[in-house]
Amino acid sequence: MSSFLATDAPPLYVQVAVSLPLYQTFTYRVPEHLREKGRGVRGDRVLVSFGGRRLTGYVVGPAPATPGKGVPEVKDLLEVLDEAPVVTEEIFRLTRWLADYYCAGWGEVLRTALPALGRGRRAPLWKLSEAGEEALAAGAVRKGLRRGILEILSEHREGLTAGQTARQLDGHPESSIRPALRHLARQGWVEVRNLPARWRTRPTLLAELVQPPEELEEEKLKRRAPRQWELLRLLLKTPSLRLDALPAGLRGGPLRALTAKGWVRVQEATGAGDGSKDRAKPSPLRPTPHQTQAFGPIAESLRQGGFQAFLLHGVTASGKTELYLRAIEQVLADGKGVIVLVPEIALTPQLLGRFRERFGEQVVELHSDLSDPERYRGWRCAASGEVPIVVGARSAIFTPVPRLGLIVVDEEHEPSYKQEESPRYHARDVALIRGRFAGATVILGSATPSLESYWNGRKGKYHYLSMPKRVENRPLPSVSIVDMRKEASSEGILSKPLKEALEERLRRKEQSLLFLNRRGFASALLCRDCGHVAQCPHCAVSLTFHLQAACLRCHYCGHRAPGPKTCPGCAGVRLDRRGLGTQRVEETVQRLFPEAAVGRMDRDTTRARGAHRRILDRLARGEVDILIGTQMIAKGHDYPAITLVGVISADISLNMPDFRAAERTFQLLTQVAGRAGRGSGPGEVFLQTYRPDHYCIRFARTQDYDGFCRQELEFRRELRYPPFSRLARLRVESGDAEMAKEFVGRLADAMIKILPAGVAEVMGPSPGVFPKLQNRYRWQILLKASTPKLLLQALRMGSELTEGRLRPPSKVRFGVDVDPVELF
DNA sequence: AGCACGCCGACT
DNA sequence: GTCGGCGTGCTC
Repeated sequence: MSSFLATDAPPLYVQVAVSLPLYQTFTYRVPEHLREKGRGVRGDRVLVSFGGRRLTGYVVGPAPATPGKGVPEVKDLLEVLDEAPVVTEEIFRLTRWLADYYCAGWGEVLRTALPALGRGRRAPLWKLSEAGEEALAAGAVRKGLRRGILEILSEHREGLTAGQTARQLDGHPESSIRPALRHLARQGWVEVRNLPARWRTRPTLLAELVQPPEELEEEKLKRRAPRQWELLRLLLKTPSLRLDALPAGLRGGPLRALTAKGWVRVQEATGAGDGSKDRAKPSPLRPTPHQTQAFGPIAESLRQGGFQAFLLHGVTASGKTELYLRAIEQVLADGKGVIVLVPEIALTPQLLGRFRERFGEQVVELHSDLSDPERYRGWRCAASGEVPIVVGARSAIFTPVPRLGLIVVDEEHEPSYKQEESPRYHARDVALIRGRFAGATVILGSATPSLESYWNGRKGKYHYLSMPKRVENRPLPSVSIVDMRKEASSEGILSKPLKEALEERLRRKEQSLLFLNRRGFASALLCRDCGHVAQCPHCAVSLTFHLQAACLRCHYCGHRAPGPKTCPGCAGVRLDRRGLGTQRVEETVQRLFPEAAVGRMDRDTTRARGAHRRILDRLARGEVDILIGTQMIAKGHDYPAITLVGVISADISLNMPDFRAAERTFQLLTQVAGRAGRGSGPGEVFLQTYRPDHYCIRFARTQDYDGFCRQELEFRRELRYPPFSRLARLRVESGDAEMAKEFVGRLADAMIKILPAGVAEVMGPSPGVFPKLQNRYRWQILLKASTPKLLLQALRMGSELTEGRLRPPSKVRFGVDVDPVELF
């Protein structure tokens, strides 16, 4: 439009960060046809030829008019991949920071920050070339499909997609057209043009309530088709909803069913407003005094604008969500946007439901099992400011929401906020940085904050807000500890008290949950008589039993001890490293209670799409008496009929070879306990353990989070673990055992040699907890520094080694994990 | 991360 | 005599 008035002429050369773990940018030329259109500018996602391959890159800025001296040949950008630049200034700054902090390539970080293009790309356009014209005129192809294609293309000089070509050539499926087109392209008779992905490929569709069903029908639906009922309920509240704003599970079958019954119709949105007559609804409930008290400072911060961080410590059912909703209302009223992070969106349907209920189509959901085009569209809606609220997992923190006013990190302590592949960022920490950059308020919410956040709250780095009471003054469940050392022959599964409690629930027709954190593995050595667990004398973490060498090893410092035959504590011989699984629990429970309806929920039973939901629906309908499960059952569901929770073994997570084992266990226990008695009656919790005297268990009994934290902080301070230090993990992995060991040894030696005193401490090398996993041998070195700055300094010195003299051999994989969460 | 170039061992 | 191992360096 006004391109010849532009003060910044589109650059001839640009710097491009490619999506590889590289720590530099590369210069490319912007070809004329792109420059004319003002494309190939900072923020554009582009296709480039790099080292003989085609890669995605990101234009990060202009390059000097004369490319550097050592550059052999500057190549052209091949394509611009989106219709408009996708990286905003804010995201540039954030990703740059992230790349530096987490030792990752900028391009690699940008790749994770942006939605995948996937099939959101427009179909390539096929055009007749000059050579093709000549060939056609010369009659080089006399008949057949190829001739037909050339003829069609000569009639459509502007080019056609494969699909359009197929439609022109009736009777030929697209699948046979494609290879023919590719063949013609190889001949040079046809040219391909890839077009950038479009902002929006389809019109916005609205689901509209035509006429509500009669009461009788409603009742029927409620019982027979809960999903249809759920959708109907949404529409009764908001008569016109965008399809892309509906929860994924309701968009298909349920919607079709309601349409078929004539209650609902689907229509294209007209105009820009697309039916957004629906505005935020006022808060329905009277806030509790604690809510009011906690909300005050948040509201003040939102009014002021600018960065402030809050740690909202609220026990389960204290009404944290309500507080988020109120904060969001205020932000929306100011015309600003919001990002809400949730650990795993699939596990938080209820939270999501409440957001939808309150904000309807002003919410876009960005979770991992959206298809690429769906996610791209959602991202666009948020990026354009059309939809001001983003609710999503980890990577949603990178959504370029304009005028960001608030970031909520729900369940702040959840380890799933840490990405376990490069770039290994922690979404909660990125959220804080983003809040700082954007001048936004950040709320970290949890019933059991991470020790790091708790400490930051105590130090005053965050505003600490506490909501210690459940809404409607519901009582906390009563927790009893079962000392498994005294439970003689129970196979270590069901103790007598727990068994009796289960019987009682069955009699009273109430529901029970049995929880077992199966992710544990039987590698710590536990004495079944006295509960003693071998600890590392240097690191105060459980020693890991290595079967092959029959020895105990510390997974942090590499300390090694022979595997004892008898317990060092009580000289008992019942040293146990046997594993338990949910499956075995299910078997046992079913055997003991043949008449009970037993369900199981873990990774194995929820693999199928929607299985997770089906199990919970069955539970909600009362079709399950006893539900057995892992972590999954501990989260976010509110089922009043559950009055008993049994923790089969609190020890599995407690005995993890990790300094956070106690913290994790406490969080887990608190969370599971919270599942009991969310209705009227008080819940009952039984907690089975061989270590009833452990402070974690003791504080879990009284649900005393502060008490636990005080004790835990003392321990962390003594051993200089986070939050009193910063850690980084250097991971070494190889299919070749010798190579891995040799390399990690040399690296550790070199690190010790080059690190000046007082910068960082080198711990290890130590073998992975599984010394051999999937035929890969794993080792690691831990770096411990007192400040992030020193840690980074140590890492920079380390990468100088690994990029220079100490490059890992090609068969060895090497990577850095800053602020590690999982230490295996 | 890939891919090419380049220098030392066991095979047609 | 070659094929092929993987160390090393580079990719605009």
